[in-house]
Amino acid sequence: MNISEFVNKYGIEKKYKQGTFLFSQDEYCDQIFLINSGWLKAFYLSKKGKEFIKSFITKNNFIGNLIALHKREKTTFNLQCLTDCSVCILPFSEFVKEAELNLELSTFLNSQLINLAMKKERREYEFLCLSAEERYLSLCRAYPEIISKVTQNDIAKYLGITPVALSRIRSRRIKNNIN
Amino acid sequence: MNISEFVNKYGIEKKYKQGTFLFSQDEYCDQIFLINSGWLKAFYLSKKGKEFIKSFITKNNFIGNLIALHKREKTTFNLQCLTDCSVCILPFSEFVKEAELNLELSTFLNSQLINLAMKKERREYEFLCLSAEERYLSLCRAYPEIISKVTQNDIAKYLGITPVALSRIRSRRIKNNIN
DNA sequence: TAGATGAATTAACCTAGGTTAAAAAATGAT
DNA sequence: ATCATTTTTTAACCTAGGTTAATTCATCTA
Repeated sequence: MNISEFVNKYGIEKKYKQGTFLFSQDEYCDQIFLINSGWLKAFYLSKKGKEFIKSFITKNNFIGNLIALHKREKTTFNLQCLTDCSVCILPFSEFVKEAELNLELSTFLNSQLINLAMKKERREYEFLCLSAEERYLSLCRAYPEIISKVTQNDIAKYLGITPVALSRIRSRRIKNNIN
Repeated sequence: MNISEFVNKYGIEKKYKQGTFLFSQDEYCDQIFLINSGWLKAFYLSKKGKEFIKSFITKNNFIGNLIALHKREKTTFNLQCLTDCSVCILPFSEFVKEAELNLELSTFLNSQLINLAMKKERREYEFLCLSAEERYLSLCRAYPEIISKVTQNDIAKYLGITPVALSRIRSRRIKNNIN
């Protein structure tokens, strides 16, 4: 069995309206979502209600909460539609079961996990080594679609700063003609 | 073939003195290192010579540069012994080749990658949502051995702050009796 | 034990970014 | 086009952490 056969066998297509939560913090969720169209955000919510955006997700990407999936714990973040979305829902436990019996599926899982780990290492690098302004520039260069699709509010929450701080960074750059 | 058979077949034991680099930024390195004993640090070096510590590595952990391994590019960070170390060196390309033929090895690789991804997500969470002081406390709780083994200098560089700032955080806490 | 080297602390000063609130601009719905 | 709502900008003030340099403390070696 390969991944498209798995998707055909187990996948359930579903459409969600903008604003809908695919899952919320502290729920159990054994599902992986393969995005067909639309944009979503994954975000942590602090006890004081402050939002911190972990990632933006779009077409052809998988998303699920690793800890919830792997350790059968509650999810640590929220997944919400920024636009209307079309999604394919897959059962993770079935996937793991199949992957443990099937080399092709297992190899596919490996490639996805390597990509995930590399993405997260890149983000670690940016938080560790770059200033907020440098992180903003890096995002502009690497993912210009995100900058155009997503509100500045949400971009700030992704960069780890306030919307006010991002606005200041932008106006500083415009003033100095370095865009 | 399982992982210990692979290690027996391909692994090369090697000892390194404190201070030795297992690899340096901008070299090619196709090897994974399985640490038998000792402590190491993985760190980025900026153009201005500033050091940013990505992680501390110890006994029974694997370490290698994912991008260098997976995309055959130059390494993005340095790996240096903090103490004398005993290490088992493994060839990554052989490992991937075997894992693509062997379900047990592939499943093992999956489990390692899931752990790596979860670790990196946790670090992303801490940079995104926590203050420097909270990150320090979290490290004290989660890895007290690191706090005792590693200089404050290096702990600061791991937390993403200067040694001066870490010293201030500590003295603030001692003054307020909140240790 | 003395001297030397490296690690940690402290102080003074500076800057990026946080907070709050108000104003301006953009977007949407009627 | 108009009003309401949301997003972005601006301003004033505050705090955490950066920078530099001097001082104290610890560790190591001869």
